[in-house]
Amino acid sequence: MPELPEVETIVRGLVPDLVNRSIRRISTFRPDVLRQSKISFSKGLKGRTVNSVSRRGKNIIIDLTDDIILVVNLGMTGRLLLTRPGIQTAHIAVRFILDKEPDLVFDDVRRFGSLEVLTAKDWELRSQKLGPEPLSADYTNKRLQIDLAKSSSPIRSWLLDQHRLAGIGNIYANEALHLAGIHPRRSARSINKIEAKALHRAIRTVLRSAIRNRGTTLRDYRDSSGAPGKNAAKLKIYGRTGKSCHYCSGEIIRSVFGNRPAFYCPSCQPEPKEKRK
DNA sequence: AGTGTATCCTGCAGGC
DNA sequence: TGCCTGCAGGATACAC
Repeated sequence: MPELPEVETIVRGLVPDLVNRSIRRISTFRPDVLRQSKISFSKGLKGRTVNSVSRRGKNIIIDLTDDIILVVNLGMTGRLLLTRPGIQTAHIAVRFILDKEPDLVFDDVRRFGSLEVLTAKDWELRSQKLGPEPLSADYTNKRLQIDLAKSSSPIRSWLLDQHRLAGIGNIYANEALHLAGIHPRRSARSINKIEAKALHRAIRTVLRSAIRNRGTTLRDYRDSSGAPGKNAAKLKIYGRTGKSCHYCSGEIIRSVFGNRPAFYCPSCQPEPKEKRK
């Protein structure tokens, strides 16, 4: 569910209530979301204080004292919520009791999300394996162009691969390709310099705009206070099968590959010419 | 090496 | 009404 803009929104919401808080106690109701034993998870966190909360790709990074890092990946339906009165928490997997209210809760219906305690060093190694941050100042269209040239995979699959570029999921991959006028099945290396530049710009435009709208709520996504995002109404291609394209009024097509649906406008995003394989 | 497929899990929408 | 099938913002273990 949550992609870069949703995770960014959650992180910004967590900062004021988590920084300088210390973890008193942890209740684990669904140990299968932990990437280690309940014991070592609790032991790693208990008594430690939060230095900072940040984002890397789709991961929430909670930096604690003694060089300990809690890495949260929300999967499809995960939520990280500050439990103020009235908040909906139907599927609590883990509750963190802090030295001051509110508590922090990890809630996840499908439990594809994960929580993991790492040393700062191990997190550093992990982080190095992720691709660049698409919104960072030093992520240039040249870099995108060079990286695309190395791969024959379909561009939509390329964009979803967190080891190539961090933070993009199926919604924003489809939105960016539509905005850039590139068909989702085009091979990455078939994308020329001009197109790479358009795609670079489209990725950044789509992500920034979604952050401004506090993320896309199709069904499950909520920010740290339990509020939905406002970006769903702004989507121009994702999930709009059979509807008309915002740019040309052509009919939007849905096509599945890589086990995920792709959405595109056949006239704005022409079929790949080259028949590879 | 690099790519595509199947799988984890639950809830909900739509068809019959 | 109710059962059944398909589908979902992700990540990863496999097979080829």
